[in-house]
Amino acid sequence: MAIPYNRRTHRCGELRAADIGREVVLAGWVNRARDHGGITFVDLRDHTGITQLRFDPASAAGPHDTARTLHNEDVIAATGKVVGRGEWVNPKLPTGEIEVQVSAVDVLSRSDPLPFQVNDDFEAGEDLCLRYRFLHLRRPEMQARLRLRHAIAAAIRAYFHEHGFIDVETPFLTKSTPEGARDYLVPSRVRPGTFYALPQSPQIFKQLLMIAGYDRYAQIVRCFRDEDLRADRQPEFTQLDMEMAFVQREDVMNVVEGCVQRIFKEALGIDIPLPLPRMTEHEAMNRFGIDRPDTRFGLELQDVTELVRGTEFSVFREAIDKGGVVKCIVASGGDLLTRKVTDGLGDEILGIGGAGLPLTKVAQGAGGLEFATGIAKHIQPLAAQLCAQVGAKAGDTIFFMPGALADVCKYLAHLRGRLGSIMKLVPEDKWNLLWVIDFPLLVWDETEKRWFSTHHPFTAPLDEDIPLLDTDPGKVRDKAYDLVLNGTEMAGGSIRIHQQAVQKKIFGLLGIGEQEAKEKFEFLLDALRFGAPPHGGIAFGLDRWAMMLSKSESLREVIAFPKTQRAVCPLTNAPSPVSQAQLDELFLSVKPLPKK
RNA sequence: GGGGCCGUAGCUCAAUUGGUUAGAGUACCGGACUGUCGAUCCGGUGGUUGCGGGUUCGAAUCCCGUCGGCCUCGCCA
Repeated sequence: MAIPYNRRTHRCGELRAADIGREVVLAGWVNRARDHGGITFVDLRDHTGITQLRFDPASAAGPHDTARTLHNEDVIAATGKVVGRGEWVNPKLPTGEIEVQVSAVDVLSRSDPLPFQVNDDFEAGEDLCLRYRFLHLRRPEMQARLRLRHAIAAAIRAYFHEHGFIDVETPFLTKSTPEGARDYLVPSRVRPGTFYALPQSPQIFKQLLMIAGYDRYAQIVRCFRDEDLRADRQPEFTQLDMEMAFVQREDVMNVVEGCVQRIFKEALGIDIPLPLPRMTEHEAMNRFGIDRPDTRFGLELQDVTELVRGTEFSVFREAIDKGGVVKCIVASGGDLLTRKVTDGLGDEILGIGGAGLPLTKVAQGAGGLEFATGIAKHIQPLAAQLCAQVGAKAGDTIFFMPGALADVCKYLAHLRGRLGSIMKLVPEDKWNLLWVIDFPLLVWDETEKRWFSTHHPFTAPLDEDIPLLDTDPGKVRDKAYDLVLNGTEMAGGSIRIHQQAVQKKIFGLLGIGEQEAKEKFEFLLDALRFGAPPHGGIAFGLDRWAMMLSKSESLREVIAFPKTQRAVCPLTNAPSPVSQAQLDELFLSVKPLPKK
């Protein structure tokens, strides 16, 4: 008599003491079997948990014989009665008060010996985990991550549906865009020699939808970028892409905040108070040296340029003479900031392009606070005044950074992050969300001697700054907004330009001539000519949300079938060569690899 | 493209820093055991130390190259 595995009465994590006496049907994977010669126990696992099955030779000889043959990851169905465990309760399991006294068992599928164990904590090599991803995904941690990811996606879909947004699908086979990341290309068979590009984002399509009168659009959509991978970067990734018409910046931010609140509530059960804090890009750079500050801890940057302006110390002197600044971070690191540690930090600064990390320690001298080590001898006369200004006490370490403002910010932002973790100042249970707004619309590139968009060329300037486009373009702020969570950029968007005149002016500043603009963005420019409503939107990195909310180290942990650093899928072995026939059909030939 | 770390049994790791026959846990195979829950106990199979070259009396260990994985800089509007 076959066990009706399609009529499971419970999942493996569900049974409790209240169920004692019930006849149940369970099915799942053998997590572990313990054969005592007589009585045999089998831990049966599914995604909800584990239930102990009890096979007693006295009451059910046949099932007991079967149980003795079971191995890890065999798939079985069993039926029996839920019984109490008496004195043998296992407090480690939610189902530990009961077990199932098995009366019949079917082996639905046997497992070969495993390349790695599903039921233990040893993390197999990552390539092996990806090669046998279906096994790795059986593990409870992976189950939890993918289910959390689903909860986030489900919250997003429900929220936008309830707020009147519609999901419109945009093409994957689309046009290569000249700027931005490298495109993934797909050859056309019917127009040999031409190529589609997979979209880096549906940016232009969603703007066209606004112009087409679909005033609230939201889509969870795959995007593709052929660039080198990182722990937080995959060649294909998923965005929540959203756009609204007839809105100002506040409207978009309000809708997004509501969505964020919903995500935290439904995925983690956490209440996020609204509205979220806002900070201008200027303030963020000033205080944290970065436009996506982690506000969970202090160690803010302090400007001491004026105070050290008169110093003879050549390292500071030269920076200031070149129009740069001197900023510092005061760290009450105590014994954590040993010579070895600070030397290491200095090496890191060198590694990211800095010239070094001048520092000193504050000590209590006879006549007040004085500088002890490092660059002490160069700036000793400033000790009292400097310590007073930056709030340094005896025992503190002051890290200085002289140079051009942008460089100083870069190095001190890096340092701040490292100090935060070395000094264990980062509270792991906090979720610090904030908006960063008022970015510069344009940044000057000294190497290419031209302006670049901070975000993209369709980002609208602040209305009050539009006159500055003619006089001082670098001062123009934009209507962009980035959502930052614990120092990570989680979403970014803007109000878009909906007026031809402004768009033309921006293209002019970017050095994009009329001819070039027409070639690259003709369809968007066309659309702007035929009645474009004011509009704006945002894109969330869904993978990154899942990674952050599950506190994962890597994007690969929240993607079911991710790729390795060389963009290979070890499971399917993609990418792989194709047949000559396939190439012929596309009129493609493959060049031989260059010899070394 | 640059820099760094890593690669030893199916898996996770060790090997006294160049020295005898490369070990342990786990998995797997055989045996014992009626209350385990990382079961226990006894026995066993399992190794091209990623691959190729070099140095050496002797290489898992040192050197060069190469392949793969991870981290990172560049790159990612």
